[in-house]
Amino acid sequence: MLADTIAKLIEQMLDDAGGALELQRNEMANRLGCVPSQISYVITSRFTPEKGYIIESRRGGGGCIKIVRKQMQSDEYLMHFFYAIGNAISEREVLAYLGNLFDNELINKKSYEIIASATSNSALSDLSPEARDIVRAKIFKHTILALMK
Amino acid sequence: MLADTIAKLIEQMLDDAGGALELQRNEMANRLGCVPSQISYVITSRFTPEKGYIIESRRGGGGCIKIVRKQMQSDEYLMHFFYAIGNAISEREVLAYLGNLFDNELINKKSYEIIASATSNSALSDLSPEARDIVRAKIFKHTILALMK
DNA sequence: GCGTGTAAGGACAAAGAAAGTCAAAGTCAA
DNA sequence: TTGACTTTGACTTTCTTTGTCCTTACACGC
Repeated sequence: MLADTIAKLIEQMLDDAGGALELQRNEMANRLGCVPSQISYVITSRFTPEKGYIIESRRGGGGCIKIVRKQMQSDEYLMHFFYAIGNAISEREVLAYLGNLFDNELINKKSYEIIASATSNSALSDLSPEARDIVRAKIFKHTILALMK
Repeated sequence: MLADTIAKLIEQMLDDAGGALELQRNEMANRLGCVPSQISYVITSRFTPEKGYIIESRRGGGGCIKIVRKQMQSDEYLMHFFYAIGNAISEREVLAYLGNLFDNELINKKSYEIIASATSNSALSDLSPEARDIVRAKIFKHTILALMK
């Protein structure tokens, strides 16, 4: 399958490059004889943060896509948290999780404060209480992934 | 890419000159073999006030462009940002602000990553684009306050 | 002083070069 | 046959490059 071929190729290139690489979408699509959005598809479906990849990109002339593979170790604990969070979470629950992370020295006080404020009811006060918990869950998950970078 | 080359050159010159420099647009364009407006483009797109630069210029004979890298006291600086943020802000603007904070060593890489993810479009993808910018502004403001704790 | 020419930089628009988004259609296995 | 995953292509957004015309400053001759 095309997607698999592309994914394998990227893995290979990551190996060769030692875990980080920049590629040009159009150029690669051209080389493989497929449409550019196929490359995007593979990246968004196979090289996700959950699977341990960080993706950055830039548009315009000379644009490119950067893929970085990150090591999983103490990150596994964070991953555990990540999966424990449902798709909605209250302010109180977030604080409980954060307290746990802090106690286990996985985050410092500053990170604690930042995440706590970003996910506070006060920060999300424009949203309805239900929407708030859903958005909060998503933000919290994203910050946990950021901790692993 | 041309723009990157020019930006790097200017950075370098700023370093050498200790944070402030005057350059001549035509002369520089000539030296680099590009059109003068390319220099303008780089300056307006990369050396913005948001990123912590002050730009002044003078036309006419012997005219020049002055670029100054500014630095401030931490809390004052953070407050400045806090007030600069309106009640809606794009992902790109947040990243520009954060880059500035990072460059001025007011936040570390980890804080940068956490705030960037908490305010990313990806984290706020459940909201409409308009709502996104409003909620993002609020979250960003809250995290900035958290930084001052 | 007062025009006028020349030497700057500014503003802006058009064209070009990437990547992103999204929806429709295809495939394939349970 | 339904649902998840793939493939494709049209359209959008972002960033870059180039060029043309506008504005400002100054110097020089009258």
